[in-house]
Amino acid sequence: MLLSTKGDYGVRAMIDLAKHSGEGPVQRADIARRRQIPESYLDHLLGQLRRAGFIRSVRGPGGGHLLAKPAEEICLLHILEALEGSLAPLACLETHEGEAICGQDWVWQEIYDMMRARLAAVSLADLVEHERVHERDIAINYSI
Amino acid sequence: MLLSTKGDYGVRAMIDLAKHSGEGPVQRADIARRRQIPESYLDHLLGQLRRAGFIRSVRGPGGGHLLAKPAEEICLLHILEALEGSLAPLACLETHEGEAICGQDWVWQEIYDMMRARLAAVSLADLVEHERVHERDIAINYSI
DNA sequence: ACAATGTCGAGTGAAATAGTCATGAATTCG
DNA sequence: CGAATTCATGACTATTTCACTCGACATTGT
Repeated sequence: MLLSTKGDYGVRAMIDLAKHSGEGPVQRADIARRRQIPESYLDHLLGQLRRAGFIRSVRGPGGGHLLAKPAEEICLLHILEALEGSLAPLACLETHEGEAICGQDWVWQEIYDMMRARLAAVSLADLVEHERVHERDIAINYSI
Repeated sequence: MLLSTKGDYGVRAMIDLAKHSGEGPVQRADIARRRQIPESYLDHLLGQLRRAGFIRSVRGPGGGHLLAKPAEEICLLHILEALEGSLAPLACLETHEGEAICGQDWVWQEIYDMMRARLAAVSLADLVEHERVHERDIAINYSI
């Protein structure tokens, strides 16, 4: 598995913040409940996201978390790399050790490049929009 | 990391077998030495590759391992899936659990499809050919 | 027979994963 | 001010996966 729960949960949290942007700070407990993330674990992820500059946090009553930039300016690639570190599918693409003997590195380099390009082209706003469309689909199916 | 050492070592071993096909059985110790794989670990990988039908093995003196099919008919995708199980980059693409709440699954499904298509288009013979060209490059560089 | 080889499963140490928990810091409200 | 609320951080832990090792056994050529 390339992505651990960090990348999964972290992106869920970012989508949640984007969806509620403009409504003031969103609280940890609300994100955790809506996105089914263990609350005490979410703490760590929010910390990473804040240190990476994607969100800012407000303490005290009525506090919570906010996007630090517009959702259009945050891409999936950067969120995931902040949470997971490198997304390289094969060790030798990162370390450049064993490259000479690996034999399949050139194929994976192609795939890695393509993957990063695709992830860079998807913004947080796109993820929110996709979720909205999906919700609409479900509503339509129930109404039939 | 999507690929563990299993996928890396296993493909190295298959390339080695392909490169020495037509020379009789290739011994575990020779593969391990040439491809820098711990010999006792290689055991397990050869076992998996045999059970998956990619190689056959011969016991006794002069024994060793052979490709069970022409290198042109073995693709990288199948080797890797035999060694690693699914290559799904995200848990919900495999299990279909949490799909509804994941939010990024559609992007990764695209990437996964493209990845599998590319891996399916690379044969073991292609990997060997690529290695031969690379060796020639090195030789040329040294000779300059 | 015996030496060379492959086969198989049990076991192991280290690292990563996926959290929990306790304590503390900042802020608001009364 | 003091209490309540919320985030911040680091220490700790359980489980799983990874990357092997090892030993006993099976098969085959000489």
